[in-house]
Amino acid sequence: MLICMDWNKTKFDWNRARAFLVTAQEGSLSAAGRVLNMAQPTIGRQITALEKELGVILFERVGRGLQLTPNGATLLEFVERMGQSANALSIAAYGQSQSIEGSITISASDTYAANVLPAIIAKLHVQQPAIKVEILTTNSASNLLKREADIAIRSFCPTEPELIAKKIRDVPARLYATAQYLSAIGNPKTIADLSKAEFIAIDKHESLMKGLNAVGFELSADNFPIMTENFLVMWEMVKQSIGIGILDSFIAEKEPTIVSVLPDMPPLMFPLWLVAHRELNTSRRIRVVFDLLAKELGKY
Amino acid sequence: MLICMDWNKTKFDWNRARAFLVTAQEGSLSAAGRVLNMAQPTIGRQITALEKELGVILFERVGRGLQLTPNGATLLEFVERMGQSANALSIAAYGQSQSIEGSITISASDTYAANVLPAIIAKLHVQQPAIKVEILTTNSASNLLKREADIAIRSFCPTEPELIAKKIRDVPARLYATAQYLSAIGNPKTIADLSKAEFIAIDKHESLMKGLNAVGFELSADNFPIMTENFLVMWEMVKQSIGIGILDSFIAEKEPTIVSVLPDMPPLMFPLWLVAHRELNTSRRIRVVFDLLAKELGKY
DNA sequence: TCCAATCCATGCATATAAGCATATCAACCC
DNA sequence: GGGTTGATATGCTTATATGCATGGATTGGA
Repeated sequence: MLICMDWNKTKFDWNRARAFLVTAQEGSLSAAGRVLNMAQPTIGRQITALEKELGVILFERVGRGLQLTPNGATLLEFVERMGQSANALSIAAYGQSQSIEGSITISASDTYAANVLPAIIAKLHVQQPAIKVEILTTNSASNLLKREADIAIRSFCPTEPELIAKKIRDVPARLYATAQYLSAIGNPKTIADLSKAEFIAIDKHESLMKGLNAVGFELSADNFPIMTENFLVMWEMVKQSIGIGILDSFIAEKEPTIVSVLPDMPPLMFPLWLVAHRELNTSRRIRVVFDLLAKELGKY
Repeated sequence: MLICMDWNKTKFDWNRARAFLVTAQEGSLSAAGRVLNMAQPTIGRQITALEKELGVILFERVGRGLQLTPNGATLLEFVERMGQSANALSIAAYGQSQSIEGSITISASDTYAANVLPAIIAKLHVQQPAIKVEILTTNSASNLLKREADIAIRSFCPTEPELIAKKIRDVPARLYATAQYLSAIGNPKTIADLSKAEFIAIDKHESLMKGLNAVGFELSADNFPIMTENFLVMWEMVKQSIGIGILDSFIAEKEPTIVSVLPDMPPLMFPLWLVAHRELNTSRRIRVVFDLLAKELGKY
């Protein structure tokens, strides 16, 4: 750094200075404790420690209350200036957090990013042109705690207690394939007819197989010769008549060349969660986008 | 208070602001940690906490180092101002602690205050006319920790680890009475001759009796019909031929009307301690007085 | 291209500071 | 004068934050 400051001077405990300031302005340790939401002994000990740290007696302990020493009165002017700057900082930070301007990052799966978000973002851009939106398409759950994103669209509720999650609704998903592929495997009418069919897996951990078996299928790893983590890739394979894929119904049914497999079977339901970190409660910008997403995602 | 401040704004953790300042100026958490003598994770957590507290992202975590966000750059100006005030405060406090001007309070027993200190204080006043001295005569040991005094003259070493004590020397004390009183009890020549004599006790706890019995006396409570905590009162009683008193030799022998009882007996030795709190190490004023007291008290 | 250096994040053990309850004291009021 | 209120100081327990050690990641250079 070019600017060389005398750090030795700045190393004292700033919270103790704060305790000094509030105590001097309020007139007693107890009052300062009430203001700062801290116990009175804590304030007293902080001031004693500050006196030791500076080598200066700040207060004269006289009976009921405290009284500033001349030295303390002189030093009080400096902590008052610190307090003014702290105040200005806090106000500025609040203004920033409440400002609607700025950018926001939304994390979503590739299908949602490609098929659902564009319409919503378009609406947002009309309502709030000052907000710049960034879309983060991650197959793995993006880490909100690391602030890789501000808001995430997920199919599960996060476990981290520091995150705020809102369940939008349950989304129906079905199995889809081309009519060509279905005729090639004999136009299956029942679950049993699909025991030899080939499915496109969309994750590594066989969760699709387990999910289907849970509703009556009898599939093994042999039924999943192809795997991808990308829904768009999976969907392209389905369109190429390579196999059967699973997809949210309202997305799949935009595709005229694809038909539902076993359309009479009840759809599988997947929850849809909207997740944000706690900054949601302080940032007006994030709150606006969050609310719009919740409203629009609930429509489909 | 007349001045009503918006305290909600000032309540955020000032040490976190300090971490923010140093990190921004040094360019990395590690460098800031080295400057503040703290571990790098501590700085990182403090800044993360500050970001949560303010609802504003201050740094963009980018690879090796951090980079200020626009919001962070704006807020940095405020913490820089806080830092400047903190710096000024620290410099001013150092100047105050090193200033020779001001008052100092010395605690001593009444005999020392009356017989020893005046000459020393006179010398101090010549050397350091800017120092105002206050003498606190306490029978009980005054509490330095409560800053009732800055320096204390005591006959024992304090147990509190927060105090600094220096042993000056061992002071001889003897038994004294008027020639009139001694002749009235038969001019005692041996310890045994004093078994019926009357002594003026100077404390409540019979420590004088125990001390004398430890060197060969055989006294009981009956030998101590009069008690006072004040040495000057005791000495006046001795001068009034009421009984025998014990006193530091160099003080007692200024009094021509008083003679030593059993002058051939070796004197009782009491240690003389000079005690100060740790501010001794930071305050030039206290150091000056302490050193002068140590030097002068060692002369007698 | 690989190695070394540097920096940030995380888990765990520990030291530090905070809170609670209490004792003590001074001032005010009845 | 005694009781009451509100103040500070202290001991003890618990919560908090810090430090250390480690892992992961990126940059710069050989």
